[in-house]
Amino acid sequence: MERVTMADVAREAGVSKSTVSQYLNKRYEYMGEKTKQKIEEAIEALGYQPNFLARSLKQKRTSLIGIIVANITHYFSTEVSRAIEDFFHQYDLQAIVCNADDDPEKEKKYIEMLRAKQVDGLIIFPTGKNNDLYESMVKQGYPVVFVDRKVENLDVYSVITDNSESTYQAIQHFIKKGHRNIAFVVQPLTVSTRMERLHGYKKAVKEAGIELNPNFIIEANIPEMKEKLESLFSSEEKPTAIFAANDRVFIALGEFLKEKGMKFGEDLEIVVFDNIPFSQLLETPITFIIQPASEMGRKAAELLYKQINKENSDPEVFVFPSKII
Amino acid sequence: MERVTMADVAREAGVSKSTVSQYLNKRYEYMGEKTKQKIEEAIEALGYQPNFLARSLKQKRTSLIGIIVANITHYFSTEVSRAIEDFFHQYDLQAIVCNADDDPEKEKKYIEMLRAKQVDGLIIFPTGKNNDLYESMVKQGYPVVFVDRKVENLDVYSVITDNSESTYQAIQHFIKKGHRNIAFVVQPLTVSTRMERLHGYKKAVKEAGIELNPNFIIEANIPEMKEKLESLFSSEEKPTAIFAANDRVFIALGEFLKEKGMKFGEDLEIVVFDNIPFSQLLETPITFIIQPASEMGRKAAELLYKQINKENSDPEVFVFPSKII
DNA sequence: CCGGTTTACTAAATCGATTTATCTATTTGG
DNA sequence: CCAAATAGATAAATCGATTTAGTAAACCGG
Repeated sequence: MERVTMADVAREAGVSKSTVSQYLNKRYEYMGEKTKQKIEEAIEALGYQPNFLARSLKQKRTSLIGIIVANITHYFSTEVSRAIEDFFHQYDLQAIVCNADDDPEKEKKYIEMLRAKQVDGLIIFPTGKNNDLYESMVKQGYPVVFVDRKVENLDVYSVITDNSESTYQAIQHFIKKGHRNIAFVVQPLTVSTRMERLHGYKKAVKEAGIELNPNFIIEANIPEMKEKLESLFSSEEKPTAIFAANDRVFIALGEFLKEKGMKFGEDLEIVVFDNIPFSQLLETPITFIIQPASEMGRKAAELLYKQINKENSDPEVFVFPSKII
Repeated sequence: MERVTMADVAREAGVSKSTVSQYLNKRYEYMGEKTKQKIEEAIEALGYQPNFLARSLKQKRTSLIGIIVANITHYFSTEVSRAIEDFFHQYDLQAIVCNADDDPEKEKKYIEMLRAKQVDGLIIFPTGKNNDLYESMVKQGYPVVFVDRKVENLDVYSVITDNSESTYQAIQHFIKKGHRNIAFVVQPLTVSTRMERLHGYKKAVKEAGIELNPNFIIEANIPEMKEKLESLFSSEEKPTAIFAANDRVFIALGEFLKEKGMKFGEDLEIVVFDNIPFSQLLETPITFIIQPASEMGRKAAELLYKQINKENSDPEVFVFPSKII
């Protein structure tokens, strides 16, 4: 467990620490050829590995950025995270991914922890319940980008999709195909994305002159979802099409239908907001509203990178369109 | 961007830095009630946030552990990573996930980078091509655990599955059902897992007295896989069952069959080594060999945690059984 | 009331780098 | 030939905490 430090290298090479540091930072401006050589040899001989902690402490940069996802079991989050990592890799910045589990307390804890670890910036899928904290970060000029969900009343960089619009189009498409009984299944309406999707649904239904049947809007947590679906399907008017507000809802729905012996596409048409992996393997046609996760991740990373490098511009909100397939 | 340091708090509270430090570390042994109060107030007033870097530099612990996965697009890796994160969360340790992309060079770079950042330990899905590096870490007593793949000739903590045995059983099962033409599709045989799975396949085939047809063993990278499958299916003897050596192979296979208009289960029976998400949604029965990813992750985390806390015991290899469903 | 404990707190060294100001030796130019 | 410029290297301060050794005051028994 022999720690080799810069001082050891300096001693071995017969020069000062400062010179070794210059060498490591490739400031060769005024450096003798022989000195370089000696240092190189000393490093080799001792197997020296620099300590980034010490360097970061002095430089006030850690080359780490933090990603706080609202829910890591959501496939969209992992796609975005991967794109972010890819982007930062070229600049030798590493990403730390933390999972807030849709819990504002956890989110707060992670934000504080990552800032204490001096990460250079944060990309957050906000739970939306820590506005004070978000605000204080922004005020302090700390680099932050928000993804997926809007933050109310705060002027920040955000990268989101046109939830309302694409839901509207998908529902409109269903209506054109003749569906009148379209159900909307969603987790609790606590975040902007879900509310916007519902808004798009309502708009399409109203415009088509269909009366909005409140029983067709199912709002429940994943564990209670099957139960609610049960009562929907045992009621008078049964839906002929269903909108699943995200991939987790879709899985619950899939399990439910399987138990009932129903099939997608045949007994019921389905739209899912979200891509799912392996979707190309499913045999029945399902409509997916796909968010451009990679592009969104890259954009978020880019925005953060600019802030870290103090290339200041005014915060903007980037809205990406989704594709319906 | 006002950085508040411990010195500021000390000044504000009218005590010394040392006392503030004691307070933060909850060493109240000899501390006056009024002093505590004053410090508490000062922290509140200034909005002080401790700097972990400085602390880590002194303590030589960062409360970070690194996970280097061979391939992050492999679903198994993410499941294991999540289990590891969960385990460490209770001890306030964070995990950094890095993707080596099956590239030994990248793997080396990441190992060096993470060690320079002074992470407290490493969990590695080894590419198997950096044995010297692995060895030097182990010799230095640095905490490491290897997952998924064996490391040759090195006495280390490892957590793996019984690749050969479970493949053997799955193939045997197929043979019992009457299949004689069973193909084995795999990515290049560069790592232990793939070789062991092939070994299990060969063993089952031989024991059943079936002549081993080398054309039935397809070894190719994902992009070339379809081409190879093409030639397999245009040859004389067509397989009636296929073993896909992991999830990525399965996707390639699925796409190929879809293009050809064939269906799993009906035209061809399939076993996949690996779980895939949403597998419960697939309508046709496919056999999966499922590795207990969560248990494996937890075990690996536990082994690393023990090493970090110097609870030394001799390195062991833990082999987990897979389930066939 | 004196020496020894205990209590409460602090000064200063330390971790391992970076960085600035400084110093010496050598060139250069007028 | 001497002052100024330049090349090459270094001493020392610094980053923001932890930790050790130490000090001062209060306490305490005989």
